[in-house]
Amino acid sequence: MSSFARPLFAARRKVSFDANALMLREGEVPQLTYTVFSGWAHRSKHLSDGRRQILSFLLPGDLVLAKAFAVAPIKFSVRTITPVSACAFEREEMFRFLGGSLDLLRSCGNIYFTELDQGDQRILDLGRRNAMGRVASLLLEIHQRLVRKGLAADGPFEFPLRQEHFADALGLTTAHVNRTFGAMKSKGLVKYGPGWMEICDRVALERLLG
Amino acid sequence: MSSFARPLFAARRKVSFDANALMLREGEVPQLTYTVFSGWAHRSKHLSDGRRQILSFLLPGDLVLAKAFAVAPIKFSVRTITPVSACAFEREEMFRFLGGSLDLLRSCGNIYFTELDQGDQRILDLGRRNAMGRVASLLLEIHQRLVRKGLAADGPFEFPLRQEHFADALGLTTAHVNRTFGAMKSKGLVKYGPGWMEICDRVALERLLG
DNA sequence: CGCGCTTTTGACCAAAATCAAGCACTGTGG
DNA sequence: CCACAGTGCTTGATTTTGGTCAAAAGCGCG
Repeated sequence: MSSFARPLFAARRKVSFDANALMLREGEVPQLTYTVFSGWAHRSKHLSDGRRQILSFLLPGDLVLAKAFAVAPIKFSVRTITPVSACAFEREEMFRFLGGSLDLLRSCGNIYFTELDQGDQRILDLGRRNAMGRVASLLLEIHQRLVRKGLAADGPFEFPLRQEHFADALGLTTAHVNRTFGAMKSKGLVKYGPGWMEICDRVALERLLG
Repeated sequence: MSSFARPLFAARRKVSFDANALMLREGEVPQLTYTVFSGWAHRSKHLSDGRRQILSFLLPGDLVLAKAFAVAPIKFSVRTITPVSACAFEREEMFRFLGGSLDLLRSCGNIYFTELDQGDQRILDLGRRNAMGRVASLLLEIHQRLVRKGLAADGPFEFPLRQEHFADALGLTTAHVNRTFGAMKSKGLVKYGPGWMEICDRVALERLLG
């Protein structure tokens, strides 16, 4: 992924967003797409009654691009969680790059598969796991992604997601997410506080996933 | 999509599968991928206790390819529902084709977005809709896809999915899917029988989606 | 200190799961 | 032709999980 993104970063525009800012709006055709340099964001859909479903989280270094690299209007929004600094790309230019290199194409294919797998995982979680399994699954996924980026290891790590984000991503209410986290904390599976999280018993968490 | 697939069909191998046959197995690296000519199939994940989650349905004319065009082991299975005849592609050859044409690349990008949207829709359904909303959403999605392929119009259409498929795709039990379909039938929203389905009140179904 | 945001807790309720049985259709063999 | 086995559909009684609504407690910050 980085071999794919790095050469393109150089000459592109850098953009900053506040926390809780809208990066891409549902129904628009994005002319620019972004790569997140630093900060967290999420991709979500909305129901007419105001409820929302978070589809995926974007961590520092992730490509918004692949999600929003569309010719047609996109069917989701992207909103920052923390302040975000990002790198803007122009779509058509991107296409030319891709066509020009088989390696680049292959990297792009890999990104595509990672995203597909993440979506599939969430569908499995939502369809066939109870609250604790869902929370464990999402927590482990995010932790693993952070580890791969060097943003977490064993021990506590920076974690700006609120329980409300878990609720909106996992199809639960904040009340129930709270009860679930409470149970996990009291069993010694995790520790957390405002802005941080620690996975204390990875094995037990994985056992929750069957 | 057809402009993308048609030129490749010509010289490729045609393969047949029985109903309920495994086309691709979770954990394998597919050397060949397929396009469904005729018949229905689904893509699914499994839990260790034997429960399954259907991730998506493949209708006649759909590309399994895009889902399974992977270098790494795939994390899902593909299984036929009805007998399927399909067209086999070799992966590396496919890559060369893609790199050779910007239009092809663009088509491939479109397929990617369609799939992403379908997955997102399912996540929204599972996370934020009740049983009736989920059933309505899946039913409308499949009907619309069939219409686009010329396999359905207004009135009854061929529909080989069993209620068990709905249950496994929507995170419900067959008992509850049955109650839900029963309620929809008695309200005059749909009619159905073995092997067919009819959408009687599309507007009311859409209203269920908020 | 007091305000806003998040987390925590509690009492009560509803949707869907579970478990279990019975029904209807289809194909098959006697 | 009919018994019957298999498959999928339908239904009921009961339990579970998570939702709803509401209030309180904790914390960072101007």
